[in-house]
Amino acid sequence: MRYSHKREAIQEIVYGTNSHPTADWIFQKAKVKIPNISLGTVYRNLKQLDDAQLINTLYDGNIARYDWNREPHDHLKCKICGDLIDVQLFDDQIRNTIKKQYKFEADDVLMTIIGTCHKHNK
Amino acid sequence: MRYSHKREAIQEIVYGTNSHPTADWIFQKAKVKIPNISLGTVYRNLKQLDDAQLINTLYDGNIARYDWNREPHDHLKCKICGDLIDVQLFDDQIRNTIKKQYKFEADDVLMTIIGTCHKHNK
DNA sequence: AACAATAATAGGAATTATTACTATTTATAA
DNA sequence: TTATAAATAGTAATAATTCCTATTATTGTT
Repeated sequence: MRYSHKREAIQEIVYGTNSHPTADWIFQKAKVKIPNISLGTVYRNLKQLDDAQLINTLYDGNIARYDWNREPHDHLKCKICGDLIDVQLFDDQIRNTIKKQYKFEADDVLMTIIGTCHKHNK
Repeated sequence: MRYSHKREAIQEIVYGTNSHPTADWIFQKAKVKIPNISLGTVYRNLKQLDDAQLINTLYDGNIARYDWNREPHDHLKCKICGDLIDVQLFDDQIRNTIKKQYKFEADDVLMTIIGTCHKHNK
């Protein structure tokens, strides 16, 4: 993978937020620094960064979001505001036990708790 | 919700498979019985059935799939063939413990293990 | 520094999944 | 049986994403 100024900028944007941004959000941020960047470039580079294990892709409903955090972790998803919050529900040992529980060569355990976050407390 | 012949047929199709079908798969099956059914009708009725808690909607990557099984359960997702297999990773007590673990009013725990299913054993 | 090879890019077209719109049809309550 | 409103077909619109192609940029080699 050859160096590219734009890919570097895209990576910095993903690494600079905990909000699990979408491709379009990243595109809007990138345009501030690099006005002539195109959305296709954002998608292509996000895919390359994912392939190179530099970022993670996660699917929230039917939209892709991107995460710099490649440590095994889980998410709380607020159904009111849509926020996605990082949490560590299980330690590695429990994760590995889960992986061995089925006749299935497991790579990854994805867990999301759906609910309502503290911002919407009555 | 008024009775509709087409909604009944759509529900029967979802209830007749464990394959977590997509809207288009359901549409193809429905056309065999009801040749003039439209894809919009399939989507509208799937949404109504979900609202009425008669089926469940789950997101697999960025595509919606539908499931008759409304019991809390988890999925194994095969990255080779895309199959989604129902499993029970946790009992209700563990699910409830997870729900109470965070300052978050939890409705549901979604868990998917990504990996390779037995069909692709060497 | 200049050159060649080829990866990366912009800009737009194409694709896929899904939702919205509207005139017509159908279920059903009175 | 008729009136009302929900449901529908068919199609247009939208949203997210991928694909295509001529041009540009990076980088290893001179």
